[in-house]
Amino acid sequence: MSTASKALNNTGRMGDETRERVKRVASEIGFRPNALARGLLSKRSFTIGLLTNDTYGRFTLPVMAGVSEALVDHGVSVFLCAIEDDPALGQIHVEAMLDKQVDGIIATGKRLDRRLPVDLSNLPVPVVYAFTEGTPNSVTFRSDDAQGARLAVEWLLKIGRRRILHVTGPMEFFSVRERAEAYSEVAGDAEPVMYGIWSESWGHDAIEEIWQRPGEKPDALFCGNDQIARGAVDALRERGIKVPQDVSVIGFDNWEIVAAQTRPPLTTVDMELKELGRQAGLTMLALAEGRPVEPGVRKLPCRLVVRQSCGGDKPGA
Amino acid sequence: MSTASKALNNTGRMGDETRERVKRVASEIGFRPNALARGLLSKRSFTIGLLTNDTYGRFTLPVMAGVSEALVDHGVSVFLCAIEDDPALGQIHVEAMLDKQVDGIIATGKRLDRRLPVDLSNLPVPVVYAFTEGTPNSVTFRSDDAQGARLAVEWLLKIGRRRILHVTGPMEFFSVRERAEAYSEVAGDAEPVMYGIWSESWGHDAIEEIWQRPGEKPDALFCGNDQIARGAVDALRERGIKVPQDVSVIGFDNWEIVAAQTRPPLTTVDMELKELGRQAGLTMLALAEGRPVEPGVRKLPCRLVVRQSCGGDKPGA
DNA sequence: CTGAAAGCGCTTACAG
DNA sequence: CTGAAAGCGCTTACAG
Repeated sequence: MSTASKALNNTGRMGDETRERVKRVASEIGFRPNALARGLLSKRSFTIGLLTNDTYGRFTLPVMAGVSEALVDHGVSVFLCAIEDDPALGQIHVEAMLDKQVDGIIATGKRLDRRLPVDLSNLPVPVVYAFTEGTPNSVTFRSDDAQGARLAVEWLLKIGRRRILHVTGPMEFFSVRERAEAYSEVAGDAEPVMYGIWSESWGHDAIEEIWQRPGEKPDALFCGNDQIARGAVDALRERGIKVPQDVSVIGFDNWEIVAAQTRPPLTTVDMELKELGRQAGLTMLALAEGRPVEPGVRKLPCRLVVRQSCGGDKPGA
Repeated sequence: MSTASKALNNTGRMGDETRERVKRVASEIGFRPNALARGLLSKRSFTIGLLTNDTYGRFTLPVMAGVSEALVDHGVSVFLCAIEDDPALGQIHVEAMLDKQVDGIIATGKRLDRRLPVDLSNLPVPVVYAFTEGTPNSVTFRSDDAQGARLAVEWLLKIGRRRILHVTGPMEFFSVRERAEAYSEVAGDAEPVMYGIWSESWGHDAIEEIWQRPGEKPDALFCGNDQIARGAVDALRERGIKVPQDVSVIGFDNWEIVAAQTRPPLTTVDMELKELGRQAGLTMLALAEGRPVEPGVRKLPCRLVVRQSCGGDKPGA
């Protein structure tokens, strides 16, 4: 019994030949150790929980894919718990995960500046936050929205655009403010930022508004997300204004279903959520193994995805 | 020790007062039984696996939500494993789940007529299929696409449309053929079904084709999915044809991001994937508890979601 | 170098 | 009605 255990785990001392023989027989009979029993001893279940309030999955799926990809090689499986914005449901899921002795919990959401509706600050297991606001001394991963916005505006400047407008979502969103600031810095704040909602219709309305008011028209639009960008592109086309010849439009999110189906397909900023998930997963692993991890907020760079809505060339910088 | 166990599990015989006292103290010290230890004895881990090859999450997320909702009350947590179309990755995930002693596996995908790239037929745990093709004697849940198509066409007839065209996806899809057949039965097959691809651009092209060719124009379009419907609506608007006044358009899938953002918002058929997930979860539970479950394919009815792209009234039938 | 013993945190017969 | 004993499937000191 114990010899078998040591042979299979490559621990203890024994004859090479004995070890090999054990391994061979084990694989012949298809022996697979019971992870529950192992977990009982080792205090590690090789299981983590992913908690999210993003029902729609827009942000959670890429994060989940990254987490899973990072951990599958280490034999770690992940419980996905969608808790909506229901504190009671959140509590139930957290307790269920704790009962199952998860090695840690990754919290993720749909907004950088909102907490999940459940308190994760005094759990007996490590917690990592990804794309949701963490507690003061936690480890948090988020996208660098300012850098993403800079990427977009710099690209527009680089391809020769000079009158760049920023049409975006509600000012209450932290990421909206951050992107708007970066926009103003890079573009110069000739025109005030246009705040609205996260929908195609706002993109439409914004174009309406811009073309109705007097004054010079923009030659480029930096939109706060792909839906707004799509609405704007459609509205421009309906006015007979050519995208990208007359006006360049750039989005944010790289939400394939929106960005790729727009005519022309949107150049946009990708927040690299999968990479964010990968790093969160790796960090969780470190924590679970007791390795030290610096607390704090880590901003991950965004990436420009060039399609056809801006004109210009391949991405340069 | 054993008294405590029996008290908390409401098993064995003991004084009510003793039982209460144990429970009270347990909750005072915040005692929570270790699920790993319990699982070791009971042979149940209160854990199941959800296997999917639908990376995008279009179909998996609602199914997952339903599964989770059905099982959370029973203390069951779910491992989500996205395996793309990679057989090796699928194998790894299945083995990881088996090692962790899952009580069962639910397989889900993105097509009714495709298998996951991993063999689930000889597992030591029960398997339920949802929205993916199962093995011959398995339990499989799927949407009733014929009924969904009937719902759509009958609705168009009910609001007075007579020349209904069907623009849909690739004929290789089983669900495409099933919907097309139902369409032909209900609408009469005056016009041949137009097969294409699952994209907005095909919706565009179809309108182009229809309006270019001679002959009477349709007064209604039944589209194979919401993307095609959206493309068609956009193309009609660009031709100055009014939706729904001149032409009614109906989609399939009720993919919010597409259906709700179309102008006007799409009337469409919802496959009730969340309910499908719920039933798959409940069935899994029955199997895990050893209750008998009839093998076979269960078709779940679709539901018509009325928005504004058809005109007409509230849903009747 | 190998194997008997103890123990992880519970539950379930079985004596008392 | 209560508690000591055995055991779920492993791993880890510790004798031999």
